[in-house]
Amino acid sequence: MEPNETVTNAPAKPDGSTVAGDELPKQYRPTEHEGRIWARWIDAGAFHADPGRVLRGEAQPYTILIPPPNVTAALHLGHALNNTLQDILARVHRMRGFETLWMPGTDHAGIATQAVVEKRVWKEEKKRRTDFARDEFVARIQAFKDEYEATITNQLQKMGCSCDWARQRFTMDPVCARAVREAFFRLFSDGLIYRGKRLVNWDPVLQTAVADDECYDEEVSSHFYYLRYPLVHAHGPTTQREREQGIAPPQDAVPVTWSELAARGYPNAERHPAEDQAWVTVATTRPETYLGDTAVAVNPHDLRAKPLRGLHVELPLVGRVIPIVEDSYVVLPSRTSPYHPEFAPGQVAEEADDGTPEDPKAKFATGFLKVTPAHDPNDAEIGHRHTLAAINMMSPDGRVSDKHGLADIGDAHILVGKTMAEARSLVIKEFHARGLLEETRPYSHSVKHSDRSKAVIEPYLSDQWYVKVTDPRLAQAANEALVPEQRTAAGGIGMESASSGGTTSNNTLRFYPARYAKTYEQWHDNIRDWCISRQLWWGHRIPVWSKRGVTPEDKERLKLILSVSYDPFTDDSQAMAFQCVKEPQGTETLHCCVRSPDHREIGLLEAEGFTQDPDVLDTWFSSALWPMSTMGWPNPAQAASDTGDPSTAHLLHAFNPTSVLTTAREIITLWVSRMVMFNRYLMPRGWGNRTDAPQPLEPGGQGAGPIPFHDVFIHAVIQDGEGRKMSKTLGNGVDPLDIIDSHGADAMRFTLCQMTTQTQDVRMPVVRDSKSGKNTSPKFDIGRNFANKVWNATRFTLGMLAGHESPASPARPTDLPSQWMLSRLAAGVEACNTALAQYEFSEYAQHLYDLVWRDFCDWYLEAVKPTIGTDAAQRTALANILSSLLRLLHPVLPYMTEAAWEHLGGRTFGNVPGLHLHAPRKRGLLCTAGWPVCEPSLRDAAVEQRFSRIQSLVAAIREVRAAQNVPPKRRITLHTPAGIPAWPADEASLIATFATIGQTTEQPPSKGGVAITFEAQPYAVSDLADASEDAGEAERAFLSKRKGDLAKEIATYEGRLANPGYAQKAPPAMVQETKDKLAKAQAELALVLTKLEEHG
RNA sequence: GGGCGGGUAGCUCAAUGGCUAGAGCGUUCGCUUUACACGCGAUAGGUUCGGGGUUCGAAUCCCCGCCUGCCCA
Repeated sequence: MEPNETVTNAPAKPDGSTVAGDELPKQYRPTEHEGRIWARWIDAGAFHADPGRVLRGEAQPYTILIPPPNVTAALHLGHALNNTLQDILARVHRMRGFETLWMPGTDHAGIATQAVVEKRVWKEEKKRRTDFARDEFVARIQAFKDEYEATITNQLQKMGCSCDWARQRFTMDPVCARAVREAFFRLFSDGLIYRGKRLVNWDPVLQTAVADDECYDEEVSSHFYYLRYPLVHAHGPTTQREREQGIAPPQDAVPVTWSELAARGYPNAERHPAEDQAWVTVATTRPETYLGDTAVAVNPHDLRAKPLRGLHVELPLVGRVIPIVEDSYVVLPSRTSPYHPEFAPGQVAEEADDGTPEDPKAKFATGFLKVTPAHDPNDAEIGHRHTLAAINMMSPDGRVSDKHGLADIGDAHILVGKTMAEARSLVIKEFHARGLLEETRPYSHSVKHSDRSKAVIEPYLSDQWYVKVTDPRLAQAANEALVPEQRTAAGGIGMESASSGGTTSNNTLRFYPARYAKTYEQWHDNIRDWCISRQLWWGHRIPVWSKRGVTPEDKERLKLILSVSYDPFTDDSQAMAFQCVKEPQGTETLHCCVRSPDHREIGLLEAEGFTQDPDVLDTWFSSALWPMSTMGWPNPAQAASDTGDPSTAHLLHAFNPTSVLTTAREIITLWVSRMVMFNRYLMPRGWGNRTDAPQPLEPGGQGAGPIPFHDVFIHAVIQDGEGRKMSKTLGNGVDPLDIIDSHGADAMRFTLCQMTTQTQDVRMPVVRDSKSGKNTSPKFDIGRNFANKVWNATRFTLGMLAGHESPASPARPTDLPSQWMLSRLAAGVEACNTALAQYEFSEYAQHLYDLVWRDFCDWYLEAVKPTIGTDAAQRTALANILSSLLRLLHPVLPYMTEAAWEHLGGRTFGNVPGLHLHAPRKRGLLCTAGWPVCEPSLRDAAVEQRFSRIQSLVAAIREVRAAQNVPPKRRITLHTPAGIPAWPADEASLIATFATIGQTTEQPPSKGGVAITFEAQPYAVSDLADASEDAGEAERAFLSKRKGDLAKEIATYEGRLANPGYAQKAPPAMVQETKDKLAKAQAELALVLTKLEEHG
């Protein structure tokens, strides 16, 4: 494939010569490397996953599916975080030898994308969607999608994402479309997709139903209107089932008078003229919807409820007679309100004396609620409880209509054709004219608006397709996928136990952090059926052809036409599925789902007057299939031919179930849940034990199928410094490409990784760069500085090693620093492994930081400087340690480490026993090299103890040097106590190196010495300055500070030991430890005090 | 209304119930030490939100409250 392979694992110089360390620039400049490195990775096919290796048993699979970004916009910092984490996981596992597939792709994001394109077309051409043919407009969106898909792909690649780019998918491409079609067909056939009338969030501008997450609440100043509904007696059925026919016709409505109400015990009725018609007052913010009222509700605890029992009201103008129902949802009016049943005129308004906080609405409530089930979700609930009719009074464009369910409009026909806003004014005017408008009060409340059009959302009753996710084979199966220890509820008979031979591999779904399992579980416990219709043009068109008013003759004829090959109504055919829906009036509508877009039956159906549903599917429907569709379900062979890549045929088999899904928490309900439900329903049972690919018509697991992934990692959300979400509106977002430009991809990645703790939010202070005008954050300096540090450590190491290639025989270092560093390395590798296994990314970053910066750079490199030139074993150790560090760092700093590797990677210095570093698998690239494996023998507690003792003494000496302003280069004299074991020579020389000691002696200083205490022993330093200045001040400062620290320490220990319960109940070892520490501290304090006394 | 987080140094965050509560950035001081000033060495900085409780021992566990954020309804 790639003929001119010049670079294998040798330094990357065109002439093939060795690049010496000192030729590296002293700063790591990302722009000089990222492009080249990326090209090398891609040319080598380093990220291309081969299912064959998995199927032949040569490697274990590791799979990540990218949460497909919306093609609506460029990626933001949240995406950068999410994809950085995925890339770290992918790279780590690739290095560990897993055959790693990170499947990339994008999401068509139905409403979001269409809205953006509509806006753009309007801005540029002053044309609306409806000015185009459907196909024409969809083509426009397609072009937009191509543009943004390219943008997104570019962003991910710039970030260094090691996706298998040759396999990139799109939720609407032919491979994914086939999965959507098949999934819909199966669910439809099984009765899990049905047609239902429900209240939806209706956007009257886009004329589509929108999901809750496509809406926002906005505070709107509006009014409460107080409308009087006259009371009547009605005869005949008004609260029974006949309402299902839509309307309860007026039944001899006879006015109810105030005197009658008074007789029924209605409070304050006597204040009204006895023979006038009585009324009840409803308070509403949306008076125009009264055309759809089907009841007035009153709280059963309201004193007025009983006297009103059995009475009705007559809707003004409309003339509809509707019942009064009792429902405890109704808010009782505030005690201080004139609408309170016991309110007395002239009474002074009092504070509610019971101190219980009131529902703020109580101030505005009258105790009577108009019930409009077709236009309000709460009213719909009340309507459901009292079997009220739902009368729709609005057309899809948001105007009053008598053609969409409202049949008894009466004198209110003057409202027909008005917008809801116009209707509101008109209704108020008409009520006012009739003396039925009691009052108007200003009121501010939050109103749902559409994200896309900004229009006010109308709750709207409409025909929609639903997935019956409440079926146990979906929701319950999703909960049962959880690992047992993350289940909170034991309730219900599980599918696993119900289905014979349930495999335990089906309940291995595990959330990280574990608390999110609860969110997931509760979602399914309270789940509602899922509305999947969207009145859009951009998306997967619903594959249902329908005909209204189908007669028995039609059916017969259809049977005849379609029965060329089978009987569509009786045959268990796989090509079509039917649902027959009978409307209340008796009209039958026949819905036919056609399985394949190629079926000739479509032509026949259309010739019979069937038309395809104009709607498209909710975007999440196709997203829910992502683990399957991207790998070719239901027909991998066909997918292979679609993609032109034969290996596609084996993806599903080799890589599903996937390993981990990395995503944000709001996606748990929208996406994670649905993927689990669909995968378990549609993928065959026993999948994990299979040795063959699924067959196109193979039945699904019906809820007992496999899970789509084993782990779900929910990462934190990045907020700005004030704890606000980053958003375009606030202008506080940070563009990943800006950071890559200014700091480099690695710096961004490291910073994001280091921020990712297990909490739900993390903060990133955002500042505007005055020069570029772009948002950035000082946090990214951390990553940039770290990458630069590693670069320089490499640079230095290469300089040390230059010209010293060693023989390849294993060599165990004999020097203390190398033994110490190898021990630290082994501990670091283990810590990184543990952190990564738990998805604790900040831990991983922190361990790397400490290991590289603190241990390796601050101590190890400094320690070996004097000897590295002459000690071959030490050089071997250094080379191996650096190689290990670059490997450990690679997943988070891929570009920088690969660039450093170009200089180090191919050089041989011999191995270190116990440290296993496998060579790269592809073209000498670090990204395919082995993850470090350390044998336990590398750990050496005694060595670490020895070294840490040196570090402590060095710190004490440096403290004095700094306090004394000793020039850094000046070599001072260290006086060690006589009469105790002397420091071994190698340790003493390390101390000399770190603390810049000229000579070490057991003689006390003759003059100008500064006493220090170490391990309760008297040490001193001298020759701090040329002149024999008085060092007394420095010494006093040192000793005073020490005295304070020791006193505090001693107080702590004494307090602990003075507690009688401590000695009795605490572990003896701990008590002894405290005693030892106390003794040591006391001894040192005594020494300090003696020295201080010498100062007088 | 139900559920889930967070509150620790000026800022961003750590801390299996037990080490004098730690890092980074920022502060202050000193260093052009020949890998790195994107650096090196040192320094100050804390009522762990408040109040109770459990415990020999609480930042950590329990209860109450306050502040703050998110998800679901």
